[in-house]
Amino acid sequence: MARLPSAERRRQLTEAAIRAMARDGVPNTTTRSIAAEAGVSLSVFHYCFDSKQELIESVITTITGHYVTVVKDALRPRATLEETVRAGFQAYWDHVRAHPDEHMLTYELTQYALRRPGFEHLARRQYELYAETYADLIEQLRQTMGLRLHVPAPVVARYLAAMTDGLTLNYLVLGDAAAWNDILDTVTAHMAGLVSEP
Amino acid sequence: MARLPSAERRRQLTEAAIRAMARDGVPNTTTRSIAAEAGVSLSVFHYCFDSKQELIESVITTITGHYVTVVKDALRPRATLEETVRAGFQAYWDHVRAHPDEHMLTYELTQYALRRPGFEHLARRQYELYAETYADLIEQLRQTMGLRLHVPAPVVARYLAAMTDGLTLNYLVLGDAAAWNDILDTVTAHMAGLVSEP
DNA sequence: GTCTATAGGAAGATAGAC
DNA sequence: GTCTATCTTCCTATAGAC
Repeated sequence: MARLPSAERRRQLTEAAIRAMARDGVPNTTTRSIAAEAGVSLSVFHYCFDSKQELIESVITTITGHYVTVVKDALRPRATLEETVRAGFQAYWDHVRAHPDEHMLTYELTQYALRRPGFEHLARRQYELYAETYADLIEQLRQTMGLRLHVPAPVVARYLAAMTDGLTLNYLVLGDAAAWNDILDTVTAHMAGLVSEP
Repeated sequence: MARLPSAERRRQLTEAAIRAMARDGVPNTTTRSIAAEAGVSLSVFHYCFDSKQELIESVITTITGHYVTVVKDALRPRATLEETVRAGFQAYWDHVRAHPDEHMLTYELTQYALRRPGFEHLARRQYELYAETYADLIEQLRQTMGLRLHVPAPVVARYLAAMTDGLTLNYLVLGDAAAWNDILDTVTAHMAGLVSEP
């Protein structure tokens, strides 16, 4: 095996862990399976990370970063307010459908963190970032389109984040039932109503 | 130890497992800890259940039953439509605040089931029941209060279920931030808008 | 139906050669 | 920095006495 600097190996192992966990689930992913996925021996794993928990910390921060980037890109401002909401939600939704396992993983990691003493802050940070991402979008719309809210922006941001989260989980569990397109239409119209003037 | 019929022991062990899992998390709960929580030896566990998976199947169906009962009671019809939505959501929310660990457990069990081959149907059934619970409420309101929807009832039901689910998870992760009451007010108003005539 | 004792295996982490 | 081999611990599940 090539001899790489530790930082690079850590990156490789983190990405391998994300693939393995998305495929097999967090509890089923062992340090051995991660090392195998990365194509290195178990000892290399422990050379780069003191413990499995240290790796998982790296996984959570990395995947949360991925996720926020995806959402930020999907929800970028467009020509009109309605178009922003409709196209943004559609783009986000296309990503969920294309990568369901990765999205499932974000939920698993949240719960892993909440159940591991000393890791709760990682779960909280994850959900704070979701809300902040929506808050940024709202602020952009406020400035560029003169959006006015009848509810404080942080309230709307957290609500939209929670709603998106719930819809995503619902889809991941129940799958693409016949009614799903109707639900998305309803949600989109609903969201548009929430961020536009009454 | 008293000699009890198997069915009764199974009930005791299932309840003990729910307590242990709500306290320690699903992956941290072992057959040993469940037996200890129930006050019996490990062999009694394996006398009543062939395997840990068989117990978890019992846990999922039991806790989903609990949960649906809670939601159904919270969301029962009241004098007016607005009161039904407001009081119903408030009652549900009081339960979440009073028993956060149990609610957290429902999410963990969903993911456990989705990751265990042959158990996916338990997760789906869980979420189908959530949607059915809302559908029943809508049907009741339609009959007793002449409610009319501008969107098909199953669509609204699934949407409300997903929204409640997302808000609950958001609360469980981020806790009772100062803004939470405002969010609930927004949600309540929003829900009322969704089920009333335009 | 319940117990003590243990088989059998898999996981996280380490030792020491190269 | 990477490897093979191993230690230690903890789990699920079973055997067999009472």
